[in-house]
Amino acid sequence: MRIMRSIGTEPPRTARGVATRARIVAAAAGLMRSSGVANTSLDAVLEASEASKSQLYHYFADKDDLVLAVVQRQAECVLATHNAHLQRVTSIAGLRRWRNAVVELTRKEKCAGGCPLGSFVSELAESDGSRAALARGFAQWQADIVTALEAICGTTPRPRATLVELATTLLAALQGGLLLAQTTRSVQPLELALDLAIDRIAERLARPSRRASGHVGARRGHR
Amino acid sequence: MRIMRSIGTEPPRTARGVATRARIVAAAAGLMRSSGVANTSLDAVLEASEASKSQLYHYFADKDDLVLAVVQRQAECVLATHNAHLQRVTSIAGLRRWRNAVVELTRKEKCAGGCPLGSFVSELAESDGSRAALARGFAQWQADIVTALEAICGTTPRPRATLVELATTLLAALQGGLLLAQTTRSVQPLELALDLAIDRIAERLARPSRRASGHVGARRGHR
DNA sequence: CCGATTCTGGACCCTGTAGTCCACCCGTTG
DNA sequence: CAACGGGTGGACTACAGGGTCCAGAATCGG
Repeated sequence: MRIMRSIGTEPPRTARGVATRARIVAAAAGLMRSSGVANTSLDAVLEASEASKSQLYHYFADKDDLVLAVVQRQAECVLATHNAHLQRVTSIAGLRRWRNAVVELTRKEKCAGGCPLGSFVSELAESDGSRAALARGFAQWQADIVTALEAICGTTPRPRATLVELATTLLAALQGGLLLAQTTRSVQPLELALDLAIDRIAERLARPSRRASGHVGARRGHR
Repeated sequence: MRIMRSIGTEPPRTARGVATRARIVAAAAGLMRSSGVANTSLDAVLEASEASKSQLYHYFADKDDLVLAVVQRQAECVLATHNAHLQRVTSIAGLRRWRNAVVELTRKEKCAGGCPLGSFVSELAESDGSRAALARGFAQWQADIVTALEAICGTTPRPRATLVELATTLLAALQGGLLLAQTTRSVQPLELALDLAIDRIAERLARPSRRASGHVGARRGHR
């Protein structure tokens, strides 16, 4: 169902229009993050953003369309926040400072909410449009981490593939750590997971580049 | 709202009753896992389980109560599945076989659905009852991993705290890996994350027990 | 075999929600 | 200062979904 979307989402043509659209997306983002997408009614969004139905449907084709905008906004927010730290990272110590900032932020939020992007995954991963948006967000995030790792390498660059892998594991550790932190209401899993990933990064970037740390085979071997 | 729950959930008193209750929970679990809790209507559950409204409300106080039962069931299923592998693990190589099995299973599911337990977290973590159930599930899972690690240690036991930490990181890696696998529709993040955690376990359990692998301080130091 | 009890079928109600529609406001432009 | 078009307010509709109820079937205990 819902075959022809495409048109219907006119972008605002006025400063005021831009403002309302932004207000709506911001309010929706907040509510959806804390209550889940399906549990957030459009009426609630409208009340929180002090807008009206017609305004919402003036800028968005339907709820799915709004959700897409929310995901994109969340991605931008997360990337902006983390980049503020990551861009200044030039050493392992800097990476650990970033770790501490993440942990501290999570603790401040009392481990509620989880990752602003990650918490959307389970609810949206089966609908193609928003899943792609989430994937783009994570890809960009990963790219930002790679940049930080390159800065850490400094004068002795490493194969890009290695850095990409390390960035992936760091991102996975962050997501898994946040997920467990959210359910156990403790930052400890997050701390452990991030430390593990960062320790590995430190090992790999310290000594001359080698693929694996040397153990039994059967890696990457399946089927 | 909804202050007095407690009573209202009579357990079945007949073989037939047990069967229907189980059918309902199983159907609900399947639907909720693939479509999300909020997106699963009771009508859909009833159709899938070939039961009727009155049956559902005969065994469950309300939807929340059903969700709780689903979470518990999922926890049992996951633990049973993984324990079938984990209980036979007595070496790092065994742990890697488990890893391969997990990856293969994920690939077979085309990376959809995510973790049977983890995918409920974002939607339920803010409602106290089900969050506790999820936390119990993860705690048990962690305990099972610790048991496997103890088996790996064999004759030279390690401090339990270390094993618990390692189990936590392994679980975090699994969850984060599955989450990224689900969004990117690729098992690679899962492989990398699990390998990282297992490599670390191999390191720690191979050589005489040391706390950290020796790098700059500022670990576990906050506030 | 009979009464009591558990279980089942499905019609019904009511609230909440996505989405529509139209009349009106207001800034801009000529 | 008109008139045009983007922007706004909110009433209204249609319907899906949670939850209730009761009559009747299956089953159990004696």
